[in-house]
Amino acid sequence: MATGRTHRPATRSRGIPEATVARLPLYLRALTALSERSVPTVSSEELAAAAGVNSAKLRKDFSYLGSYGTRGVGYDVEYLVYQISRELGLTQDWPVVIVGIGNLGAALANYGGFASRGFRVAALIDADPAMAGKPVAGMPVQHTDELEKIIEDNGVSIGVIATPAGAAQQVSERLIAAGVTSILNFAPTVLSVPEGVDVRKVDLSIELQILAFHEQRKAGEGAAAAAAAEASSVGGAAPAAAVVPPAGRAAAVARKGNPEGDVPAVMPA
Amino acid sequence: MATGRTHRPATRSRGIPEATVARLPLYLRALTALSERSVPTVSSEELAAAAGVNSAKLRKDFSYLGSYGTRGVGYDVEYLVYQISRELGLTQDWPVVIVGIGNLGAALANYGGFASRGFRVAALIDADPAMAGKPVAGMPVQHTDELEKIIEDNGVSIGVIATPAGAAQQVSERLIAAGVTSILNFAPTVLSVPEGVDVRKVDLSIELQILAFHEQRKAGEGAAAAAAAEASSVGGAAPAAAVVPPAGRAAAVARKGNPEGDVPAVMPA
DNA sequence: GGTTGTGAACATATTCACAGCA
DNA sequence: TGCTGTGAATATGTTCACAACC
Repeated sequence: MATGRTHRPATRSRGIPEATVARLPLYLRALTALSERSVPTVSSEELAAAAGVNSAKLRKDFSYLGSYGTRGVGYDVEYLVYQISRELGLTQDWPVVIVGIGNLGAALANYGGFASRGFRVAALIDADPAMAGKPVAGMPVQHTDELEKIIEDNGVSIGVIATPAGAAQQVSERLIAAGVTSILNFAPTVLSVPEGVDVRKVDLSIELQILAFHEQRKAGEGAAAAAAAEASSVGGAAPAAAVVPPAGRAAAVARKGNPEGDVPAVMPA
Repeated sequence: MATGRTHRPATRSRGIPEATVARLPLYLRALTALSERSVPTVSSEELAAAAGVNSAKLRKDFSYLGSYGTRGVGYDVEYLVYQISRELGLTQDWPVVIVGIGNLGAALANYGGFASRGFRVAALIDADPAMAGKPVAGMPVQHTDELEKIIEDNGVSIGVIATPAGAAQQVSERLIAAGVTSILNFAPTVLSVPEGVDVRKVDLSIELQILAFHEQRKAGEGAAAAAAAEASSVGGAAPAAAVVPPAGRAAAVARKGNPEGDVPAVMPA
């Protein structure tokens, strides 16, 4: 997941578990594809496969929404599309603003899936006066000075932040002061926001780091060692990066303990 | 969060819980900032605040890595930076390829945080022959034909897919066949990959939909109704979208049951 | 005194397995 | 017979609260 919630304790929204909410869009996408192929019904098994989850989980998820299936038959595709859309609040459309029209902001503005499903880009906002008026994705970029007015005039409640990290907190404060209550943050910073404001973050480098962690493990496992314990089912000191996969310096430091300094030339700042 | 794992059942990697792994990059970022300000030590309380989590969670997370703190004092910043970097596999650098150099791919190629922390963009690959040779982020785009050669020559094990949805599955297959074992997928599709390959996905529209869900709830709560049960602590039918927030059609359909058709004009396909 | 590290309690999420129904 | 819906079992994650230690 390249995703994550910030603040907001775990409110278990309206009886539907967060984990379920996070999967509803997945189901919706799979159902939409079926709908386009005019498939009338699906079983939990088929739909689960299309969404990349297992069928028990899917059925449990749907059970939180109500009893929308038919035993022995499956789910009516159109009906489910509607129910999930409604549950997600996509039966109305949400104006959003994108703040920070750099490479990423422009990419977001051009992203089709954005507009297609209940969301409408109401404005593109950037702090650079040179950007003002320039068309991006067929829409003129507006200057940050206009931010409050834009939010209010359009009734925007969802803001997307694609600014550099340094600007993000301040932008979020202005958005929130103007009435935004949900933020999708692409800037690599922790935003601190008042209670009642939802923040979700998308962070490239975090995702890559998580992948690197798993890569490292794979490398450590496979190669160069039936040596260390694989027998010790869990818990014992596990093989660190016994062998380095593509090319690079191995880190052969002892784990656990090692209380003394050691601290070798640390990473890129 | 904009993220999510696909496939790979929850392997609880090397004794460190997934949830903890997903937070390590957050801690690392906060620590790096402290390190740059030459702060020598932090308490769990301070660091937790900087990372946007609570201190108990942070201490528990660190306890999986070992005992790297000093009671009554806190954690040595440099030492922790090193330990976490090592744990995440960032003490070596990982060549990555980006496939699909459209708006998003270009944005990723230009993204600084990419290169800065253990990752190196080894190549930009696109299927459009017209793109070939064009410089993006100071690097010539290469044609898809070269994909296998590039992966092998550079020992790439991490691939980033930023192609349209339709191309993603096929690209992932070629990447995997050539030796990639971790994929960061920006295309809005479920990739199906063999066991042993990690996929993480970043999906804009999923994140927005999750935000919309919570927005809808907020709207339904506040306005126009002490009407429905707020007293019924949990479980009972809860207020649906009683009132629509910015502007839009309300969906006043009965929940739970409603076995008969109904299916009104469904969403944008 | 102050802060870590961690068992135990609690909360959430996933999976199993089967009763109930079309 | 086939598939949903769901309790019960299990697994994972979070929080509490305090003993251990500097």
